[in-house]
Amino acid sequence: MSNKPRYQQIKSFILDGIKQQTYRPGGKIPTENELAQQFAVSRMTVNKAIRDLVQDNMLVRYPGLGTFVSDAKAESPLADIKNIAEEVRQRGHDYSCRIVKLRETAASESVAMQMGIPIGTPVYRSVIVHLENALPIQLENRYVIASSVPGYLEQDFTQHTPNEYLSRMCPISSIEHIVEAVLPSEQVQELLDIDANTPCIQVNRRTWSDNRLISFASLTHPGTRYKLRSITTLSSSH
Amino acid sequence: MSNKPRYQQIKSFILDGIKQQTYRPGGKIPTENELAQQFAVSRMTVNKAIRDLVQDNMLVRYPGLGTFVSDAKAESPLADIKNIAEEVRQRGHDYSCRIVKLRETAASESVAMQMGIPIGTPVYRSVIVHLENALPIQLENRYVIASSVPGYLEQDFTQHTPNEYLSRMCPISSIEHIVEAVLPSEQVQELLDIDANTPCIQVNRRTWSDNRLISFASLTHPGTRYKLRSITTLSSSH
DNA sequence: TGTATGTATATGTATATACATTATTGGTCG
DNA sequence: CGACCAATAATGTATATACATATACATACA
Repeated sequence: MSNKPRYQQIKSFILDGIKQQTYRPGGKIPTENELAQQFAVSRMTVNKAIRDLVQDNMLVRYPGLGTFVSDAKAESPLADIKNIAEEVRQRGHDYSCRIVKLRETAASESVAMQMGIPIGTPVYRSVIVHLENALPIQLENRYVIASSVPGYLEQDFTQHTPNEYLSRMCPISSIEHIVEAVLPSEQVQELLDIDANTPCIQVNRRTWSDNRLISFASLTHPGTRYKLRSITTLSSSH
Repeated sequence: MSNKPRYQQIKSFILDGIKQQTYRPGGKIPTENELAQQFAVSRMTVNKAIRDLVQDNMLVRYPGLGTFVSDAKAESPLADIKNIAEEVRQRGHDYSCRIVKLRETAASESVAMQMGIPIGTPVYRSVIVHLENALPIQLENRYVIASSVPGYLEQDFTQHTPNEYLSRMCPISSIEHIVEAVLPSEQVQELLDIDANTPCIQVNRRTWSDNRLISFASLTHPGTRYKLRSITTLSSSH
């Protein structure tokens, strides 16, 4: 069957070593020659594997010295809105949430289109209002592919946010954000306790794990109460 | 001197071609063999250059077909609003802009606070409306530290956007975005040709170069006409 | 006419080899 | 003892070559 190319195997070997803490951040991994011998491949093949990982920021190399595991630093832009519970608590405020809806359903046409799945596919849907000091700050309307996350409905989302749970279950490989400004529908007005003229930021977020779409979430914030902040520090070169 | 390695030269050649629009998004670039011949190097050297660019998401390859320029939105989070002129043109639409204000002034209290400078510091202020097919899509209200960018007022911003100019003059090291939803003031309503009930996304952006704050810009988009899109791909492959 | 097959093209992976560059280390000589 | 130099170790770049794989296109055959 699909025998992965050898340089991929070597990448996996190194990544495993990092994950298992065999190779620790800042620590040295074997030299190209050692790995070449271990795997019985040419040095160039090992070089390819390591080059890839360097470009992915997993490793750092110093000529004459060796190859070292990067000090991880997560780097995720828009991480600020990743865990709203944490963020609220960091402000020293009280976090709580109200679960409005949590059940299995079949993908409607619009949901199916957004998620790129056939209409009628089983999905889990959760609607949650997040509160800061008992004041609503975010409405989370989420759809999750049922087959990808079987245990979703059994979670206690007052303890851990859906996002937290999903991140733990399926390591996220890619995130898309589409930000728009909207006026709240009647239902949203009620849930967020705002009036019809309060502009809202709506963040539509799709997350992929291992290149499969896992979840589509629409996060609505009253514009007057909540601001998105992201700082990007550019790494590179010229 | 520092003769760059040849594969770097080839990377630059391709990147230039993309920047100059010689190679367009979706378009094909020369094959490995052609480039190898042009540069009088082995195919493997070209391969290395192209592999790098593929990993940087600049190119896509299909075996048997060729190598193509990605149409992917330049990765950099919120890059979408980096060069609005380019973005509009890439949609195949007509870009134009109207310069509402362009002059030197002294930092007011609120501006000074935003920028962390003493009140009264000389700053340049520009107010520009960006149009797509003659329809206003963004109002740019910008303050620039005068001493850092002396030539600012002399620029012809109908040719190059302020952001473009600033990026060229002082390489940007860090960007902060704060996104909020607002309802437009009367003046904004007029400039963007929208009514009082159109919610707007307002992006407040501060940019640093070499750890010195260079510019503060407030970008207002009608929420119904303009959406911010950002895709974040977390490296880790596996 | 439609299908199968082959061929040219282009990328994907792997190897052996060579030499350059950078940092460490140890040793020699003044 | 210290300064310089050589050897060594490790990565960085470049090449020629080989074979594998995927696609498109043309050609031959039923």
